[in-house]
Amino acid sequence: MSNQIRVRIAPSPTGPLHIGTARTALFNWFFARKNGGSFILRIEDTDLERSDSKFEEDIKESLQWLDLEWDEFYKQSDRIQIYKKYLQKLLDEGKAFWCCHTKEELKKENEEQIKRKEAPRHVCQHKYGKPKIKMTNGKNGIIRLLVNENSTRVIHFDDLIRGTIEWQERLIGDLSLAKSLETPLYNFAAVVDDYETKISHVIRGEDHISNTPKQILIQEALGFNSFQYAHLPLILGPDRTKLSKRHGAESIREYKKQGYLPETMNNFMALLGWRPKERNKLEKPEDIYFIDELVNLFDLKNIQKSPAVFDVKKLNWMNGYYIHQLPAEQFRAAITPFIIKELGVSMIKEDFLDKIQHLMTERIEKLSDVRNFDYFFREPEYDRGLLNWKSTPADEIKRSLILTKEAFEPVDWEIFDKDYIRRKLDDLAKENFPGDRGVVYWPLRVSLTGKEASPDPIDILNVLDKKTVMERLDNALAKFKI
RNA sequence: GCCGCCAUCGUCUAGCCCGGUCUAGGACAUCGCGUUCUCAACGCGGGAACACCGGUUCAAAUCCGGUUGGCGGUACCA
Repeated sequence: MSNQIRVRIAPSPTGPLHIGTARTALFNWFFARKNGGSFILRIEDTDLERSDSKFEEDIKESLQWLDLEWDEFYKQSDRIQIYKKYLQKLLDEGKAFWCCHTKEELKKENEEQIKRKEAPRHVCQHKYGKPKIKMTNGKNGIIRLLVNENSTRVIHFDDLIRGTIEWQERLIGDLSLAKSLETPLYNFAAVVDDYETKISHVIRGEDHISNTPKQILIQEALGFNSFQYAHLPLILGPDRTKLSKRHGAESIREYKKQGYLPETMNNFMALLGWRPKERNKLEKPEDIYFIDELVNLFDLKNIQKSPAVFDVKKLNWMNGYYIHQLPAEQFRAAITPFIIKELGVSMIKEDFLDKIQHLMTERIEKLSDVRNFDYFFREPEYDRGLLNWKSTPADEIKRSLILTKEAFEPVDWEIFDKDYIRRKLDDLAKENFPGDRGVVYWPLRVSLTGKEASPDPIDILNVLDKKTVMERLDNALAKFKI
């Protein structure tokens, strides 16, 4: 089964799952699912200092939240013996060697090269013979790959997105492989794992292009066949630099926390640097693609080469769309934690949620925006002045409120008829405040919501009970007493 | 500095491979109009881009070269 498609996502657990890593995961997942291959999760925790298992958990949870299930799981810290074996082999064959230059020496070499306008690289003298300094199992040095600094070879590889990429071998220098036999470094561990786990395609961020020639050299030294490469364009912030914390949210968990839906994230991330050849089904807005469509339409060939700026406005629009489309059951499940958190309300009746669902979803972009709908759950607080409608005098506003209240007195809320109520209110306005229904509707809306912006007051009357409505009108009236 | 990658509306992009069908299409955003008690939703409409300079050609957004610009890498991080 050597033709089997096998791809991987290899995050290091040094922080929560980054949006860029998630997008790389998504594309790998698309590629695997589309081609009947396997999607592998590999935790790259060779840097013990910076790695933390709590981030490993976050990565897994975030991936699961996005519904990107992996087929196999590996963790580099479990595989030290495997790397050690290959490291020893390279050492025995004389393809790798111990370098015991100090960091200061390396830094000095580097600075001098820059001064001479040369490419910075470490050309280690220790490869020409045993280092003079005695070492006890690498404590004083690191293992490097022997690379010909005078080579005229041009290393090239075919990138599935960018075509042929070329690199001068002599510019690479004796690259580092491991700090010791038990502590491999990134490039080495990645090559060994990709080979051992039979990865067919390495699909990763553009920031890895410069690692590729190094990894090719390591593969050759080890006698491995190379892989297919595809380097994805980076995601940039609004200032066109690599997306990071100072641009706001950068991890999947933060987007989840703010009330973005996983389907929004997947749809949006998919369109960052890629676009399906075919349009979606006509019933949906342009750019809305369901996950299955994305998988079917996915093709490495039409991935963009240039980086993409992350546009939160479009993300918000898309999330609003998905929230609006949520079936009642899913909406209840999604919104409830946000109501509890944002409004401190814990007793939420399901049928009540169903009634206000579309009232809210039409004006929500993120689930956390429910904080603007407190009036559905409790008495609103507002200033008297908000009841004013244009230049209508205060006593007219008061009269409008009284008339409205009187109009509601005989109404049986059990058989609430929106058309009937609207007619009643319209008539009331026509009789008492001809030419401007706002004198009736505005104060009523404010009494009910305490907000300048809200859904149609009739719709709100429809979901509140009569007692609550009357109380809120009384509260509004009370503001005129002083 | 060095190496590499890239370059269409403010943003994501279609078109580029196989030059004419492109007075460059769509989406988000923006502006205006309609609806309207407010907001939203919805409907209609407007403005908005081929980085620059050369070359090839009857013809270039599309092909070639250069310039400029952006981004990434340049670790005993991944």
